[in-house]
Amino acid sequence: MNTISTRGERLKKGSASRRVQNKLDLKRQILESAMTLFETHGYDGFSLRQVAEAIGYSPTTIYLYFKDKDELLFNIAYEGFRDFGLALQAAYDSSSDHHERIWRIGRAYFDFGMNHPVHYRLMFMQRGEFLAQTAPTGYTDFVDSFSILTRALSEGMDEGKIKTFDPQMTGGLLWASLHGVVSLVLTNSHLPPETAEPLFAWQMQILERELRM
Amino acid sequence: MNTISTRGERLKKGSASRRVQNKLDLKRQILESAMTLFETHGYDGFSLRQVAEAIGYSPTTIYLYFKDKDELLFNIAYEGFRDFGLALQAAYDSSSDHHERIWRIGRAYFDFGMNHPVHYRLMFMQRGEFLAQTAPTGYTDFVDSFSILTRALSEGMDEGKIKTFDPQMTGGLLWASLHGVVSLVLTNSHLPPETAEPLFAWQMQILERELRM
DNA sequence: TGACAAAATTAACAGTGTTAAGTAAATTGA
DNA sequence: TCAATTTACTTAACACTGTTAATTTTGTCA
Repeated sequence: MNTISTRGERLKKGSASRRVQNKLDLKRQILESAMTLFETHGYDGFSLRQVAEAIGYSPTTIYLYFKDKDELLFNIAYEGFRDFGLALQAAYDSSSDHHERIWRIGRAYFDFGMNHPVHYRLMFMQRGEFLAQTAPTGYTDFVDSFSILTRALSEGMDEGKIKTFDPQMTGGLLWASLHGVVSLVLTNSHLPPETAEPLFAWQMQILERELRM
Repeated sequence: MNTISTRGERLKKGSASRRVQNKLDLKRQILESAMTLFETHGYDGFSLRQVAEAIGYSPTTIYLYFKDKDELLFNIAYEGFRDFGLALQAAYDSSSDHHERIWRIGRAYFDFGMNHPVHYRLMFMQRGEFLAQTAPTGYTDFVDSFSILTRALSEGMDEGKIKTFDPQMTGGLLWASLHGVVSLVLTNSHLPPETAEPLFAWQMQILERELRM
């Protein structure tokens, strides 16, 4: 009976995990479909019923996987925060020179905004409060993008390569400067898109001068 | 009959203008009510039916005065653009020293954002494209706020008080820097509100250093 | 007063997020 | 293998939303 019970348990566990897997698959499918719909229709034109239509389920099915529309939106945003954090981390890792490092983080920030305007708008302009929200279930390895910035700064300060200021404050200054350029370009008023790059370069140059000892 | 026809015409004209006046009054009343509702409920929670309820008219009445919800929203935003433009113009007029002038424009920008966060969000974060739209009927004396900035800059450059750059570009830099600080503070993530003022001051100081000859 | 024009309303449509009740399918234990 | 039960999903409904067309009320003129 040892073998029987073992086989039974194995079956039990197997089907149970298959169940969970299916659930995760559909949850992922919803999220995936929601993201593409969100990217094409934008914040205002995004609806749950469209998502349901796209995946071939009834609208209420979504509620079995997400508490409400806002939680789904948050998960969409979170995918962005994840990629954003990874991009900034990669920039951090790509150099050991402190100034070059900060330059590359700035570049990664700018590029993310230019390449993912719809996501950027959601994350930092329309629903900026999402950034302060705790990670949804299933995401463990989130890198806080702001921390990458402040770490790069305080390390540079500790090693005497960067002028000493309050790292939080300095991080805020950098963040604000980059966000200003990106969001102004995305908002698209008065600023032709070809001025984005030189404006970014200028801003970075000014910041570098401010921070260099 | 001269007098009679004259009196008749006068009556006619009088009642006609009274009619127009009433129309304008109601339009203004709708806009006024819409603004307070918008300020309290925010962009997402703002609805035409609420406005109708507040002014004691049926929802469809609004459509006699505004083409659709978006036009009403634009008018709400436009009231903001007007006040914003006036504040910047006043800042411009308040000093003849070029650097002081730019400093005060920056201060006016910052203060507007801090004092009218809901309006600021609508104007520059949620519906930034409104800025490029032409003025609604009834508004003639609109001052383009961006022009005030570029004028202050190019005048300073012409008189040799400000380092010579492309005024449009320099205006963009200033605008972006200010917008970055204000919108980051409004978005409220990672940045405690009491850091707004020092962050603004730092940003302005950096810009001043960049522009001073 | 009666004809006409303007102003406002009612009714309706298509769409939204969301909840509660009901159905079908998969899984379990005997 | 078969009934019991949990899980997955759907249908129906509610309370909203913006918006249009048809209709009624109101005001103004001869």
